[in-house]
Amino acid sequence: MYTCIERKLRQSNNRELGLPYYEFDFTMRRKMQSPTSYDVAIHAGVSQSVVSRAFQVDSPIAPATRAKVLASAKLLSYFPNAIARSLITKRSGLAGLLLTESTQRDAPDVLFFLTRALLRQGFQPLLFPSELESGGGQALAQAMAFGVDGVVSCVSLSSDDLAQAQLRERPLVLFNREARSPSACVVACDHSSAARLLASRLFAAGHRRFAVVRGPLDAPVSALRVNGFVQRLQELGIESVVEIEGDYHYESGHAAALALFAGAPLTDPQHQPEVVFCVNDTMALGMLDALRFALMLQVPRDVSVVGFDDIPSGRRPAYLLTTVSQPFEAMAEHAARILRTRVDDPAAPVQVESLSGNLIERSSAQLLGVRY
Amino acid sequence: MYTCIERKLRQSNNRELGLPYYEFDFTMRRKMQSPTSYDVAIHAGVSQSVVSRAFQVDSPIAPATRAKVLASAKLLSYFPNAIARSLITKRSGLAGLLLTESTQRDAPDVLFFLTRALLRQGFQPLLFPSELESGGGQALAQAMAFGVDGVVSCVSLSSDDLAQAQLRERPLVLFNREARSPSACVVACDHSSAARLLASRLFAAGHRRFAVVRGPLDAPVSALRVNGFVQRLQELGIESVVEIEGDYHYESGHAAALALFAGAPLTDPQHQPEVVFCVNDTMALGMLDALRFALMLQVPRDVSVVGFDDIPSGRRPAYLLTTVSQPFEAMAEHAARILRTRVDDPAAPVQVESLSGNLIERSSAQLLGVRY
DNA sequence: CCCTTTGTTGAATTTGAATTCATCGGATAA
DNA sequence: TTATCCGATGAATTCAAATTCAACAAAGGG
Repeated sequence: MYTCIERKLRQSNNRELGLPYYEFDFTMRRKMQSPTSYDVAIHAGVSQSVVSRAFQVDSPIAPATRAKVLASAKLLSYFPNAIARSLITKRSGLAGLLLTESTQRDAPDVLFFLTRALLRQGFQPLLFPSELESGGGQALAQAMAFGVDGVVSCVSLSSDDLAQAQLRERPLVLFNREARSPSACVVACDHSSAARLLASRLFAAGHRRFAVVRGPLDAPVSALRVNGFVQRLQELGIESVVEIEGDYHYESGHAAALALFAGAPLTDPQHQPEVVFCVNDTMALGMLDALRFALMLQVPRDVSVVGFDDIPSGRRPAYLLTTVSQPFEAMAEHAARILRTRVDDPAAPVQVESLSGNLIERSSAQLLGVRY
Repeated sequence: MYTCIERKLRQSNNRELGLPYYEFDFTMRRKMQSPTSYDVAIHAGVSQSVVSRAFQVDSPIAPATRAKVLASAKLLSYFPNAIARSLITKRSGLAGLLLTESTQRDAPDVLFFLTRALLRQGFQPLLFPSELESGGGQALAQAMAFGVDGVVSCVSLSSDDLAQAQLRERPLVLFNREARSPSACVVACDHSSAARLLASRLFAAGHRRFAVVRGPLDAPVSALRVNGFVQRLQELGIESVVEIEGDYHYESGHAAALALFAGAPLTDPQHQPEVVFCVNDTMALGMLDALRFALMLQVPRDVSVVGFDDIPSGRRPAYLLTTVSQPFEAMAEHAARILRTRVDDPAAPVQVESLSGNLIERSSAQLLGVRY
């Protein structure tokens, strides 16, 4: 009996330089490192297998034995080692969360809701921020090496990267990014439709001269919003829309305002835009401040400004920005649920969810059809 | 020769239901699961030990052998399994990051800078958000079970919790929280001194009637700021300071303004505060908006408002809030560096760093000594 | 020419928990 | 009373990589 444990004893002896194990008290041992299931087994007078079983539901173990083991475990402040467990179960309980720095800075809510949703689905979120949008492949490989059960990516991934994940049978959900592969699950806001709605409403309100402050040219989300907006306007008969490239930051919204209006402020109003659509709120706030405090224009009397994202600052009396809110909380819940489903059943069907954005009407834009 | 590998071969045979291993091609194997060091060993014609050595610096291996192994590894898209590695090395490369929801929501920069700093120190950040400030102990135990190398906590921890961490030899750094144990490393902003400085400057500018909008009574950070502010004023001869309790949110700042000024607006100015110190910026913004848009007061002509934190919205022309900025970036770098030091050398001395906040003078407060 | 030294390599062992399989004991049925 | 069956238990094995230690080769010195 206890052959296995005796082996352990000998090992411990070696480790402790010749101290007979039975004289070795647990307080001392605990000081050096975490107790193992073997320690608990010895203390409870059972085998290691039983300790393992005591910590799982639906395992063949007598209730009395389980109670005894759990008591010993508590006494020794034992906690099953998740690393050792996941080595054999192939489940780590970890979910990789791929992020760009800009997601983190500009939309902290995304991270907040995603971590909460993942946690609720029983995943511990492991962060892989990459400085650039292009660092996704590297981050994904890293995540795989850490043995994550699945990945939620807020970073664009190449189809090669997606193939890698599939090869390793690691479910992956793209969050607000384009699928470059038919086998990828996606949860996204329908940027294009929301931008189209915005265009329709602004047109209906009587506006005819439009400008757009877009994001970097390689940013897919910016492209979706701009294209939806511009295409809808074209359908409505507006052939030219001024486009200015920004970088998503406050300063570039400010600069865009100067570029649009500083040339001849109010002298040639027929050639100035009546509406500026900034593809994110941060730039819209820069735009508003520049219009009001640098160019001394009245918003929305002289010019209307609309944004996208519904960041908290835009809600405040100082701005009251008309914008589109992305349903991040619902999107996060969807993403986490899809991940859980596919982790539990890798054969589950690929899901692509598109949630529509909500138009938030505040007072930075004339939307009522009445001008002047 | 290759006894060990032959054993593996037999295992694989069993796994693959009788297929002779040498007929088994790697493409197929990869499809099923990640390749292991044994697979690479066979492909490169070496033993598993050599594969292991090829992936480490300073290990006895001939350069030619390493090149050969690395080539095979690349071909099979092999990546060492971090879980198996950490089981034996007792190093996971993971750092636990304990957060409250309020930290995440109100100061997303903290998370941003901390993750970046940890990453730079070679830690992958594993998130443990707890809903409440009191959930720290549970989160810490979880982190231990996941085998983190160390922990940075933005959550208050009891001395029992700290003792647990120490027992397990897991270094822990408290971020902006009080040390409940002399053995705990701490990196914090010196809230008290910054608040004292603020009080001094406001007094010097001629202000004599002060109000404070504090956080919840059990919030240690709020207490530090309020006490520093009030104590300094008492030293200067101001015996009574109106205190209102808030909950750190925008709305409670708004409500506090109404409570302070709505009673008899401008009718009895001698009993209205000249300065309101909100212990965080979010409430200060609520205060400002209420004063300007609900109570129609001029800031800073009628009343000065100061905050604490220097959140981005406060910097914008619409607010220009005078406040104290916490050096989160530097604090995060310090915390990560301390963690790295102590993980590498558990005997390293306990470090307690207190970084001073910076007074940011903008135009929401009269600080120049000239009134009216 | 032999012995030592240095640098590589591989077999076996280690890590901690889960799992497989054989076994044991008690209970029920024949 | 004996055969059978069932739940509970323990020994051994497993996971994937790191590490220990012994063996070996080539090179250098005596």
